[in-house]
Amino acid sequence: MMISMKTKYALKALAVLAESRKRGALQISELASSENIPKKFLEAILLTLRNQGVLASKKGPGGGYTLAVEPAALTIGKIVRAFEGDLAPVQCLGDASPAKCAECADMGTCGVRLVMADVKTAVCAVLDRTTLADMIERSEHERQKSLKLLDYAI
Amino acid sequence: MMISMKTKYALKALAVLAESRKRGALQISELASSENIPKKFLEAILLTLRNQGVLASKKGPGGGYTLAVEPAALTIGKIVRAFEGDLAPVQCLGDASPAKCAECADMGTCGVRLVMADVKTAVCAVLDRTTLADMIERSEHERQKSLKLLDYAI
DNA sequence: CCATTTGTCTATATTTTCTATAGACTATAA
DNA sequence: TTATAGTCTATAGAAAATATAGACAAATGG
Repeated sequence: MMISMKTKYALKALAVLAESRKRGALQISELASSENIPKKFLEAILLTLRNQGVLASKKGPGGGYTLAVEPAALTIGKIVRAFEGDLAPVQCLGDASPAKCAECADMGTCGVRLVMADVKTAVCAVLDRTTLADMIERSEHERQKSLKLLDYAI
Repeated sequence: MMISMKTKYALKALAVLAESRKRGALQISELASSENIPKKFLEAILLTLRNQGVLASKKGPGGGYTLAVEPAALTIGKIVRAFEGDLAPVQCLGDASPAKCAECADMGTCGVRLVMADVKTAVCAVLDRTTLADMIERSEHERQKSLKLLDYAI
């Protein structure tokens, strides 16, 4: 039930892009080194996000990537789905056809499917109500908290 | 974000064991053929469940597996964790040490971690409030519904 | 005790997925 | 026209999931 490195790297890169979007485009290599992501790997990740309409890119000197949507309008669900597919815990809850588990005799009455449908609903609820802006805000909030703690210590 | 075949097979086998527990032990081969599970693979799965205290086994003629706990006292969460580990979407939310993602600079303020903590909470909530008995009941409920539909059709 | 049945355990094969890299190609700016 | 930076296809390498083989141990009934 883990998310892949691709998803994790994507979220981290998008957070950086969101925070620096006033300052114009960021290049793959800048993002890669600032977040410790293998450059060639990140390349493929950013390309996926671009093809999903999440990022815009510009080639040549001074080029790079910029967010194509407002951080407050971009859900974490959209990003995660770009790499993990529909968030189905079992095949028979997916959008793809045939959306059926090969080994299952009767999808309609399968108990596993019924329970996992609840899991999928719960996961989607969290990811679809949380935006990139929310994620960044929460991260910033934690940073402030730890700074305050440091103040008190001194 | 899919569950493994092991988990799926385990849930199916446990449902059969729960429903036939008045009639005594079931053998691996019976379970394997009734649920279309490779016998040797199921063997390993049942062994895991036995070591978790979920199943009891008996060797020799007339032997086999029986549930060691009441279906209403056995949560789906316990079963899923036996095969998927703690349900952490990212390493840094796991119980294992070091519970830290190798590539992450600051776990305390990581936005990905904060969001995924919500996901983990949501998944655990569903799986820990649902028991094997619930799962079977819901499955039975669906069966009744489809029987009624058949009645109306005739 | 013997023979048969059934679970236990260790090792390994097979397949698939994830992670990462290589290198040729295209567009842009100065 | 040269250097820069993204695009695209292919593939290598590592890890995990799925599945199987075979020797072993315990129980049962005669």
